[in-house]
Amino acid sequence: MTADRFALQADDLREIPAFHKLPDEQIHSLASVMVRRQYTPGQIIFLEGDHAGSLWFVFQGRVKIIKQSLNGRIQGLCLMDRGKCFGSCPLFDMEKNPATAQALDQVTLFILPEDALQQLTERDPQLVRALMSIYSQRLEHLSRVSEVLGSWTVADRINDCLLTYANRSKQQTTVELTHEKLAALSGTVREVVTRHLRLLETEGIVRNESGRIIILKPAGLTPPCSCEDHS
Amino acid sequence: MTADRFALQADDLREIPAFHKLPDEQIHSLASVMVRRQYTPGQIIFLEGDHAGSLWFVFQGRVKIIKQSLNGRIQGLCLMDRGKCFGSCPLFDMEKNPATAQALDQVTLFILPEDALQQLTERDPQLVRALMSIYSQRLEHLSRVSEVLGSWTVADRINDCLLTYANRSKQQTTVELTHEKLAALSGTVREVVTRHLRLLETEGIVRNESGRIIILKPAGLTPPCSCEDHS
DNA sequence: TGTCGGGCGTGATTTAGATCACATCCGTCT
DNA sequence: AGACGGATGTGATCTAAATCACGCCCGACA
Repeated sequence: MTADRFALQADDLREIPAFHKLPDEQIHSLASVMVRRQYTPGQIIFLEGDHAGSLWFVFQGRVKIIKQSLNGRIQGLCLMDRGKCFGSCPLFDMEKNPATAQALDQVTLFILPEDALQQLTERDPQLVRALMSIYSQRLEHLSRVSEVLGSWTVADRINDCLLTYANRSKQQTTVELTHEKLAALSGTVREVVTRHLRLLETEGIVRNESGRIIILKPAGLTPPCSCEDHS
Repeated sequence: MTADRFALQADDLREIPAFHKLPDEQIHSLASVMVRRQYTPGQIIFLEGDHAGSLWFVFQGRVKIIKQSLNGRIQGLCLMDRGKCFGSCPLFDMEKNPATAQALDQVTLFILPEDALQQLTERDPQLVRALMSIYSQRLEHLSRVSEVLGSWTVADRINDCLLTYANRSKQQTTVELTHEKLAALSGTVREVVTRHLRLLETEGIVRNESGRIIILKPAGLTPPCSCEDHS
């Protein structure tokens, strides 16, 4: 927990989208206060309800954001991969993390600790702007989630997850998730995912392998209203 | 649309929670650029997809925020009453309103137009802070919505709505909504609301009247996990 | 070689909630 | 008074999806 801290390179920070356009000066002051940390698969990064202090950026691997809900069911909210930022609550009033973060793979994170965050934002309005854009994302995402949960069918949600978590490489588009995990991400149960994937397979849209899904015709997964409004 | 514009009083602005603690100077500069406008019940304030420019504050009456979702169903997201702020998208990147706003009663709004907002936020960091708190609210609300939609039962959601939209006055706690509107707000249909209210009535928790519900025992409505974390 | 556990496939059953189809009430307008 | 429309009450379905209950495959590991 303390032995694996290493200073990080300014170059690495540039890989984070929120910092793309930041002047060198700010990047360096960030690099000097941020911390690099490693997590092993399955390791908990922070728990729902924990004191929310720092900002976390994914450098390598994937982090699962999950929510243990009341009745005990676990709802995976999303996966954060390279360049994504999570835990950005402290910018405002929130004191407690609203969800749990867990490493899915071998993960490397950059951490902007609470105290450093405080100091920087007080002195540097430009940095605040950069961080605000993260909020914008978050808001958009949540707004999407509530829309999706509210009116999409399970099948639509699974399709949406497949597209969202697809690895588009060379000529294979694959999703490296088990049915179980996919179920958690799309807010349903394994059986339903299995059945739906089976259906998609007979339609020639995907191919099932153990632990991964290969997407053959992404067009077949387009959600009900493809009102994509990315910026 | 233009005839009903009036300059507004600085005192009135103080009624908006986000501006409570703002120094007189800022209040006055706000008052000089903001606009007061009236809406009649049912009137559309802005439509989903419209260009999102300004910030809107409710001074009197209630505004319904609704979302027309894909399959044509209408999902009421929330009601904004006195002091609430909505449409706060322009602070960030969002170009289009994510939902429709409609007057429920006779409504008086204070409007901070887009251009004025731009100018003010560039010159006045303190004002930005005040506006940020609005965002914090929004985020918390959405985060709540997605949790609620995801794992609560319809009965819980109705209960929650009853508590959220209750008018606590003298010794009567009432909810001034028809079953129909309550259904929209809690994401279900009228019949289910009716039936559930009927059940609550037999348990002595509420009393039904036409167009309003009287809450007798608020304790009976407590949602599954009353993890209230207001600040 | 067995067996053990994780991921998968698939039927049968159950259930919450939406939908449909009515039957009241009750206030207002003519 | 009569009629009409908005709000409500209530049963009878219908259906998506969760739950339950298996049985299969396959790789790891003793």
